[in-house]
Amino acid sequence: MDTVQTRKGSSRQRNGAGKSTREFKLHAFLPYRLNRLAGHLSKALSAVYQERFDLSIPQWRVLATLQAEPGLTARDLASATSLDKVSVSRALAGLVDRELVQRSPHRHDARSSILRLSRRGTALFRRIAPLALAREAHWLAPLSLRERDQFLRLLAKLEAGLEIIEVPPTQSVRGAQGSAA
Amino acid sequence: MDTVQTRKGSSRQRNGAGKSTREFKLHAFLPYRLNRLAGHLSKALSAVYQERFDLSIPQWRVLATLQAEPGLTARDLASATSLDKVSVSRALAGLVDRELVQRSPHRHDARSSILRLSRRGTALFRRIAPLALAREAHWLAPLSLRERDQFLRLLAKLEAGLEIIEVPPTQSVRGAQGSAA
DNA sequence: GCTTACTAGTTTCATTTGAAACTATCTAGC
DNA sequence: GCTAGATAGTTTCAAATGAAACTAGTAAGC
Repeated sequence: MDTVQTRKGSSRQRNGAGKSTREFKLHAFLPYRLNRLAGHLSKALSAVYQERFDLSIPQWRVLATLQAEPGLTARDLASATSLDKVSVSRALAGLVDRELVQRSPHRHDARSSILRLSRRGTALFRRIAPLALAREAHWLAPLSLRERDQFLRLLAKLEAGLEIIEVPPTQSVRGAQGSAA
Repeated sequence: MDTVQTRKGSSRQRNGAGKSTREFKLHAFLPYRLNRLAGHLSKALSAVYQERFDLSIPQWRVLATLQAEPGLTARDLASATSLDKVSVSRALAGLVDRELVQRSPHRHDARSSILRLSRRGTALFRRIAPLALAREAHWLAPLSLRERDQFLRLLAKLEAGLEIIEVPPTQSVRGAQGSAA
């Protein structure tokens, strides 16, 4: 665990018991870098969603998920979108209000609803998706095709390590991960 | 493997001018993935900072930055930490209050202060940094050393493309980027 | 030296967020 | 079928956030 140390510089400080804090640089610290990068991307994207389509990011995630997998419940959506159930509830409230999403009763459970995009919701999604993909392509542009593959592969490895696991939750996947709570 | 589909209909949609929206999958969408990954990391880290040291993430960033570059002003800190000036102001308020950071008057500008870690601040930082680095190492563990280098290199390329640019702002770098405002 | 425009940092306010409480329903044990 | 505990989804509340207003000081033109 401590073996890793990408230490390059020779200057280091002693630290308690012989464990040397390599010169700590925030700008080289992975969580910081990822956070900043992710922040930039979502800020840019959410500007598009918001200004042009009046959707929040949670709403966008719900829309995209329902588009790919119609008939989910709110609970399914929470796990599929990595949002907590409160955010899903709120996102849905807005979407249903604008008639982009339809609720229909769940056959076996009166607490839940089955959710689908309405025709309008689908149409809206079809307008947004190409823009989102274009942005993504734009951000990936600095990388060659090979590099892109590499990057995405490595990203997947990191995700796997965190047990985020790329599981497009296929309906039945139940108590897999304790959601955001 | 095959596209997970509850309902099998037309498997592909045309879209406007022959550009076919590839089946959009949120879980394959870069901004989503990065966001989720970054979210996990900062959540885990901030738990450590918060519970064990009573520091927010902005405070941690400020601490780390001042440790590496004593004598910055609040403005410098904002650009070095990718925080907006409000966050920096608040973070500093807390740190100064707890006497982890010292303010001293700026020689040429009475509006600013020169900021440094106090002895206590430095001591605190030295306790946290190894934990933060250990966590980072832990997260990177799924990658081989080579893969790590690759990943970080590719990350840097993406950052460069966004004009985030890895500039550990060396004191003098002034109007480089217009801060968050 | 005054007036005008600008910048550093703080405060205010409205929005976003998520944890905890709550309501309604479901399931299991009896 | 009735109770006890779990779960789906909503509401409530308090904390975090950031934009805009504000305060205090600087810089430049005259």
